[in-house]
Amino acid sequence: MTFTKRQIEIIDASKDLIGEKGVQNLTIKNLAKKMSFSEPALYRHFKDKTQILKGLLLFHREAIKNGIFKILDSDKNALEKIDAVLKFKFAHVEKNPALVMVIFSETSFQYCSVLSKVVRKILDQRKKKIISLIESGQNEGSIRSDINSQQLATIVLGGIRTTILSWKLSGFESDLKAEGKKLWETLEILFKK
Amino acid sequence: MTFTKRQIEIIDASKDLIGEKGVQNLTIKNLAKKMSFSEPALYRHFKDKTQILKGLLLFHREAIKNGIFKILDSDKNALEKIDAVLKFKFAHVEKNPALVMVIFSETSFQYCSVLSKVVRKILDQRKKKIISLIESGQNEGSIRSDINSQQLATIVLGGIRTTILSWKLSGFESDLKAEGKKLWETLEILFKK
DNA sequence: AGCAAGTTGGTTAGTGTTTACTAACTTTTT
DNA sequence: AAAAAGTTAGTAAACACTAACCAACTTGCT
Repeated sequence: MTFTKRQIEIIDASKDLIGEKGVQNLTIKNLAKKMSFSEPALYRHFKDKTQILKGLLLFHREAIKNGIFKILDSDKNALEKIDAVLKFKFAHVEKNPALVMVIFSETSFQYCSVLSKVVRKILDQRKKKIISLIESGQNEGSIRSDINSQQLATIVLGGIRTTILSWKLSGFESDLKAEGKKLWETLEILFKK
Repeated sequence: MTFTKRQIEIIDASKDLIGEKGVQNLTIKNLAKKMSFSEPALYRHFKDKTQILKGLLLFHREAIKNGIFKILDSDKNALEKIDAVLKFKFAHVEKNPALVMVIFSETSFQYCSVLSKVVRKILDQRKKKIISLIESGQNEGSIRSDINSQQLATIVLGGIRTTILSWKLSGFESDLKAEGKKLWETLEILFKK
């Protein structure tokens, strides 16, 4: 999936609108205003509103995917990789606070089968990656093997989610990176053999 | 906060509507249809739609609170209490799948200051309860003390949230209680001294 | 090179639907 | 008699989206 310049501009503006006041703030009217052109102009670039949201999801998945891929491809051990993934994730979210709204939007999109499929796929792939990462850690002996990888993945994903949620509820005031570091230190102690 | 019979009926119908197709399925029209009376009749019982949602949140918080309170007040040790809390929570959610939508609605309600305040308060109190529970476990020696209670609470809450989310994304098909049990077994191993 | 034709990306003006909510009246209960 | 709880009929605003038109490029042909 590739996007034109204008499409990326629109995706960016959408991200900002959602970041300001949630998903329901993303209306064609607001979007046109933010882009400072008329509403029908948007329809030259996206078939409908759903496609804009889909674009937003896919565009950022791509960005995150690339970052994570580099980490997984490095020659660190599994524990170090998990650390790096957490750091990357929290840094990315901190740079794009608006994204948090989208991350937490499983329910908002549920009614729309197109979007809920996309969200589900993203979450699924993420979970699979964490699981395989943990498994390789168990194989190389850096992660305890008395708990299965699926369960440990639940703990990792849950920790990330709760940390980001707290940050959001604090009005983005708390120090996300610092909280992320604390989370990592906890996971490290819990996961080590 | 007390509710009349009719108010509770309306809250219940709202819960069902949200459970079926998400928060945006809760419209005055749908609600009136489900209650089989006219739209204006609703306004005899609630000032506006926001008050209905607020009622929904408060009503179920009360129900959950009472259940949790009994557990906390029992003479089990802290680890056993956490187990009981998880069991209660998952059972309640399984009985009221519609509630999941509301639980995950921090973002949906963000734009509305009345509702976001209520949600924030609920999440905050829940976290505080878990923290104090873990601390008492650390004091009595059943829970490891090398990680602070706040961090362990993040792990517990994250685990619960992720487990429920997976269940939701499976279309409520997976066995939530079984998943909850697995989560508890994991937490028990991780938390024990 | 010059120019007609088509494509791209913008405009104004408007449509039909859905939304939460209200006015005014009637029925039922107390 | 009055209060509580329902009705019909309607409103204004917001919503996603469209029709019809226009200007500026790009393209292909002579």
